[in-house]
Amino acid sequence: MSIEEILEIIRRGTDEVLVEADLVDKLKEGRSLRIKAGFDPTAPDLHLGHTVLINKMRQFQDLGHEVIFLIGDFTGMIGDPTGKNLTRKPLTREAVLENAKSYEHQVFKILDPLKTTVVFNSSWMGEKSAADLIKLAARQTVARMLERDDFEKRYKGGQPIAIHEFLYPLVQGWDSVELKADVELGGTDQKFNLLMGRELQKQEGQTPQTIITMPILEGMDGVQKMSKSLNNYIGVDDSPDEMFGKLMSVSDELMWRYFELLSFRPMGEIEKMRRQVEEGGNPRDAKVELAKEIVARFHSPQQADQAEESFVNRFRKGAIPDEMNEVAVEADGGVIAIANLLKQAGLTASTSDAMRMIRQKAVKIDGEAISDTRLKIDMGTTKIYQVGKRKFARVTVK
RNA sequence: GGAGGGGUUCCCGAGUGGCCAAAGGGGGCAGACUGUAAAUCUGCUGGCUCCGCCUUCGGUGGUUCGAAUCCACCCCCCUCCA
Repeated sequence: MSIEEILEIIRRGTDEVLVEADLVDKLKEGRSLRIKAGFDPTAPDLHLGHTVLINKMRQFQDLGHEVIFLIGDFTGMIGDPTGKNLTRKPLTREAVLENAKSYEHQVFKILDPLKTTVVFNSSWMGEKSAADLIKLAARQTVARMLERDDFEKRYKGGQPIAIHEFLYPLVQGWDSVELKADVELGGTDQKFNLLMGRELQKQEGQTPQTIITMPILEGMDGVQKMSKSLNNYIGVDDSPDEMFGKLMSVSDELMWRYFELLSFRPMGEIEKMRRQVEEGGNPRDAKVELAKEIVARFHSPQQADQAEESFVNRFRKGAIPDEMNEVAVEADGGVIAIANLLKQAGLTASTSDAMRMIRQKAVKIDGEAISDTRLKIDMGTTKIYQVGKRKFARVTVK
């Protein structure tokens, strides 16, 4: 493969590659490069947004390089400086190891375990004394720190910034020194931290790492970043049906972005599909291809096919799915109020919510819409309850 | 340490004694229309044993028939000064 071909793979989907010329030099050396990427030590619940970065790591592995999966258990005490969690409680050793295991379980659906080295930054940061930390802190000025986008924004916007938050970029940068990283990958929001690594490496006489930033993937709404708290995420542990359905519900525009960042298809193939759609093809068909590829990656090709089939049945034909949660609820005195049943079955957030749903004609029992908010369900019955388009449960009243 | 400003329901942001579960917007959810797309229209958006009741407006304690609104103390944030 020529350098240019390699670069094309590396560039795909990236936001920035700094400095590309340096990267070319490193590639020309012909050795296996050390590719660093850091992750929080908190319990991972990875979604497709995270996999944008992991996919890039995978591409490096495929190109023969060594991926260093850094778990930031030391930086975790600081908390990612977003202003939300000013200080995090340090996790216990056991919790960190457990989370690391959980990471491996999820991440190795994409990465090659044989080409991945897992490290913890507490293993070198934990050795440092207070004096060492002060020396590290002396390497940057407050003015420089305030250049960081979110610090600046908070500072100007009158939001609090705790002093220890300044340590986060410094420690992350120092990790690159310890690891002698050739390349560090991160989200665009990490740019400042990644650059800090370059500076510290330079100060230590190392060749500064090349930094590659990956865009933050938009969530299903297509606007805000994908995140669990915004509830616009597609989790890597989502069931095949759920994952398939969520992918089908993204907008046509967003679909192409997902193709670029989440699919492993060559860009040429994706461009071809895009042209077909522009010439009148149904975007839905392209979306199906995307959904199948992703479900196959995190589950299996068979499950992807099944998910497609049940999707078609459910939504194109309006059928009730074959598989759904089985729930049992307790009747009180022979009957149970419908609102209570829906809440207990997890179909609505509260009985008030259940009432609202019924009033809005969003509740169906065995396919029949109901309107009576005071409906009582008899003990000993088993029916299929549906709230909205996608929430189903088979509920038995005991 | 001093002076000033501010903490309201998921978010922003009105409200300065009863008409306040709290305007408006955003977001979200649901219905119609669809390709579970976009756009659009409509409704809902604290909880409950739901035509009624209960709990919310940084915290605690007061005043009052009645407080998110008044008073006292406390906590937290911001700005300026030192």
